[in-house]
Amino acid sequence: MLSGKLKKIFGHLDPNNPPIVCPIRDILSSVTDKWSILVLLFLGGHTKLRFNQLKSLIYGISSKSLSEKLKILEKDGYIVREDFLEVPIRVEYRLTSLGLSHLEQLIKIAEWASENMNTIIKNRVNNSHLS
Amino acid sequence: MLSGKLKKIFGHLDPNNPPIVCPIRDILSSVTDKWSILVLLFLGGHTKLRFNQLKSLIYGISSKSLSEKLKILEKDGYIVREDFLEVPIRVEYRLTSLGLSHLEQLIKIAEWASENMNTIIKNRVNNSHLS
DNA sequence: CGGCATCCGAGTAGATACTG
DNA sequence: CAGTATCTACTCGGATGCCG
Repeated sequence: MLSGKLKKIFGHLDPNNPPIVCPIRDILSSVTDKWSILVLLFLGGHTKLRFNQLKSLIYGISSKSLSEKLKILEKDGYIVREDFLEVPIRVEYRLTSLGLSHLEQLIKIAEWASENMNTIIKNRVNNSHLS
Repeated sequence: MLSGKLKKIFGHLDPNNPPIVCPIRDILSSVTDKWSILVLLFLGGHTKLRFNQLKSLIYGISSKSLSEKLKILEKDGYIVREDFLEVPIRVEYRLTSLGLSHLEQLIKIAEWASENMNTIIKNRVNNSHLS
């Protein structure tokens, strides 16, 4: 039973008195989409990256989505944007200490996903009657 | 530098040869939305829960969204659904061993979010000129 | 180079009502 | 009780084109 931990996480568990700020809904969920996770992982692996480097590494993302995600991550304080005021433009992104600390969790969860993905793919096939 | 870990996670890092299956995009991202995380956390805290119990705990979710998320989690093998074939209907959800192992990561990340949420809320205020 | 503006279609969320 | 059906509103993502 981890109701103790849950209590610590949520503050309390009474649906009739929901917390003002939920750590999952209001803090975490804005950066747990696939693009944000990939941005953070790749920045962790390269210490600093330019916009188009990120865009290449995260194959499939559009400029629009990338710049939106970068803004959210910057606003929450996971990354910093450095504009070198050069021509042509040069901008670099890097993790903050908050971002680095979050990255530790992300790496563990990514490793977990990597180790278990074959199992999950099999589950999807076996459970294709659902959905 | 954690390019070693990244390589282990992604298989390789060459954007010209993207992996067929990306652990983040294709495995993780379907269960990292706020509702799925909350479902898994609450199931972890209660060992088993009925549909409407979950709905009450996860204040704000609709029946429709909850049943959709439950189906995805069941299909990927994180949870099992047990129908007791009683009248009135009784259905219970519980974590599988895969779900339990995933839960360990989730708890750590939830605790991280809980510890850092005040910092992040402050960041959002200070960076409100962005966005 | 590093974006932003615009448009568009697909998917999602929520409210409400209904059912075995 | 545990959902499904339906409808609407809205967001999101991708594509395209442009700009300093």
